[in-house]
Amino acid sequence: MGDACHHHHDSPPGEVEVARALAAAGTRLTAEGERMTPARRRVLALLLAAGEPVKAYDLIARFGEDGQPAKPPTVYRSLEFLERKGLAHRIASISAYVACTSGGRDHAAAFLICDCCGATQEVSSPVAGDLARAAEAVGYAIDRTTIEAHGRCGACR
Amino acid sequence: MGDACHHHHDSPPGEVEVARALAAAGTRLTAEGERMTPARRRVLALLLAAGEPVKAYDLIARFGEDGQPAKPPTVYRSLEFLERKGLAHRIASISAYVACTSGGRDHAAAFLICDCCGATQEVSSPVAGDLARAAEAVGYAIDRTTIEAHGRCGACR
DNA sequence: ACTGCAAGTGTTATGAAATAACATCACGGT
DNA sequence: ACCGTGATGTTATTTCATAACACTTGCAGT
Repeated sequence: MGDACHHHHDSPPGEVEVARALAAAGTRLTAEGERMTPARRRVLALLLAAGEPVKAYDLIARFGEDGQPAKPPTVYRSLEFLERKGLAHRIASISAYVACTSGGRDHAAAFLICDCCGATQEVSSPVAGDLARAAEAVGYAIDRTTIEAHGRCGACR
Repeated sequence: MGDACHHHHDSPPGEVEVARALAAAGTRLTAEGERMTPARRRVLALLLAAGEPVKAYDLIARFGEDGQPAKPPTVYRSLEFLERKGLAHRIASISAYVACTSGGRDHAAAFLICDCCGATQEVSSPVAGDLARAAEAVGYAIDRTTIEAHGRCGACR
């Protein structure tokens, strides 16, 4: 998030959408034999409500409904779980985390990140397949790919 | 670098190659009106000699020829410069830095990273163009893209 | 129901990565 | 020689992430 900017940007999802997404996630996890525990639900709720990438220590600070922060491992463990389950992504280039917006499981995601306002957009990876094929040619077997494109969003341009 | 592995892996470049690459970098920088200072040269030399991604604090520890470590800002500033000039890359997903092996300036790089032995291979990005075009369609103007594919290299498979 | 394991949490502490802020130095242009 | 810019030196701090260990909880097997 370079210089400040003062454009109009999308508003985050409302409580209803968050609740819906949360319920859907819970259902799916249960179906997979995983547990949607309070800590995990809370972290996912914060990510969903933010609608943009959030720093881990912001999640930690906002964790308690009453303003009590969580201990770091609580949040990091939940993040790791959510990421493993495809419900959230880590954006390494800015050390932040975001709820997955491409409902699909197991997708290779790519992110467009605005360096001006910090907004990000998740796009279904246009290229992970090509890359995996190119890698194969050099002897690599690819598990997972992170694609992070930095630039400026429509509003900030 | 997950579990240890005991395969054969490529050896790092020898002193001659390092010296050559260093000289070439110096020449190019001078031509561009930039200065190849001792700190920058030293950091680049360490990256070249390693031939694989190196953590910033390893560079800091190895900085002095005599074993004296550098102060963090010394190394971070050099890294930032080298990256800006296309001589090195930061690999965000593992918080490490590597010398650029695709001599070309200003290229969009992609990395294949072995989670077993830590080796990486830089490949000319097969896809940055596609991605930039896809981004354009959503209103984003892309400056710079990081693509990091994790998996296992030929030797570790 | 008892038992025993695996997964999840709580807690304390520490490690690792990166930057802020400010003083000082080196170099090129005029 | 003077001055401005870019590079360094130095101290301290902030930010990000994990190690280690004790304790709990849900549940499968008997």
